[in-house]
Amino acid sequence: MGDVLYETSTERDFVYFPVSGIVSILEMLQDGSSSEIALIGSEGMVGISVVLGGGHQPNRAVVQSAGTAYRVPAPALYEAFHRGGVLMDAILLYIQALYTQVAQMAVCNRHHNLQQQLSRWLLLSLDRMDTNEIALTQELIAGILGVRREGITRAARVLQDQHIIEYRRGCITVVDRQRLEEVCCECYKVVRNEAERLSSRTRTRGPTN
Amino acid sequence: MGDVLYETSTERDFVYFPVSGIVSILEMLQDGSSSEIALIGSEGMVGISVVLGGGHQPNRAVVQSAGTAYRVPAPALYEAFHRGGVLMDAILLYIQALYTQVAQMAVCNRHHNLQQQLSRWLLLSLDRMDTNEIALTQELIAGILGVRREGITRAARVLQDQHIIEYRRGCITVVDRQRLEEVCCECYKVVRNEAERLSSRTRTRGPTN
DNA sequence: TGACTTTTGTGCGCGAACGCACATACAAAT
DNA sequence: ATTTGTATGTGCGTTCGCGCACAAAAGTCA
Repeated sequence: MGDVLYETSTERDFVYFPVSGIVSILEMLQDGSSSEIALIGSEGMVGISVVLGGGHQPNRAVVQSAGTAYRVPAPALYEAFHRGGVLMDAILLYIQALYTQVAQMAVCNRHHNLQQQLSRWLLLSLDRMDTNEIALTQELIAGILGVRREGITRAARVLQDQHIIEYRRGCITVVDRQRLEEVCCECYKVVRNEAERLSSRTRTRGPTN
Repeated sequence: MGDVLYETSTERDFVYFPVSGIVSILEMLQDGSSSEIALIGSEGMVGISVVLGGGHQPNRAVVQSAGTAYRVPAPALYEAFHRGGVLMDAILLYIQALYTQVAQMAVCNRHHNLQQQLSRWLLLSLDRMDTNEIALTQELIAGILGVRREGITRAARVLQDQHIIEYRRGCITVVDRQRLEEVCCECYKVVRNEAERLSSRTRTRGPTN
């Protein structure tokens, strides 16, 4: 956990297909601050710039929750992608889902408050895990979201007082997921619905269409 | 100007390749507020979901500055893209550039103030125009950026007092572009440099590579 | 058990942007 | 030239998150 898979502007030698765990994509600023722009779990891949052809990207990929992943050498995936067919179609659809996630982050960052954003982040994380426990300190969560630690403390407190989450040092447990969705902004559902819509396209389309 | 090319969640029947003018991609929220997530000019295309395969996207494409564009029927572009070769490579690289732009918007929305964001938006717009005049009211700019009109008024005032821009009703003129870049946050340059890097890859690579 | 480190809690002033109200200024049309 | 509609200026209270300081609690290890 905390491993950096990709550093800003270094070549992507491998592409990762997570089986479990979560990878955070963080956009970095010169002053050291950052914001998460996407969460990637088993539904996706880390390293789209390999198939897009750009070689690298100005962001950082960090393991947020430990897990396993297939690690494919970049040239191999590049070749496979360019042979077309189902793999290419699936990856292209995933890129659209990722794009939607990043776009929604941008609006969410502007219009919604910290508590809503924390809720959104918890839900997106939960969808990519097999437990309802998130083992990160508030300090780390703050770093991921690009806010201060105290802000997370206060937002988490409110959620706990409402019996939606419970937490102790370094671990948040979601105890009422439904209410969490209710207090969350719409951004979570936009991202999730679009991801579902797109992934169902993969399943329902044959290799030639 | 102000024409809506795509509405949220409607099928993309055409793909647009602007020759002049600017198209804004706006992410909409239920309460009617929105944020621009990307600006597209002659360097790009409007309607990536056609090649990515998703059919539509949960956002809106609006003409920000009138101009001309090639309008290609979606199935035709889909076919051409899937034949591979230079066109596919170029579009994939463009998608990466667009992705970078959206990602940077997300960080910028969180960490930078209104004046910096207005500066960034002016610069990104200027790069896609052949004049240094932007013919939009502050009200419209506010709507695009997803902030209040008064905020734009005050930020624009500061820039004018520094003799970086001049404006009158419905028209902003950039008179000192260099200083505008200086007062702007790094986000502009990250987006522009990445776009340049990627587009130079298109030019320097042959059809078989 | 006691000392130490890390994590979380909280108080307070600051600054930025919101939200509203209303004043002023501009430009086109009659 | 006056009217009218639209665009811009500005004042003020509110909210939200930052930034700092420090307190309290929870683990960890000797």
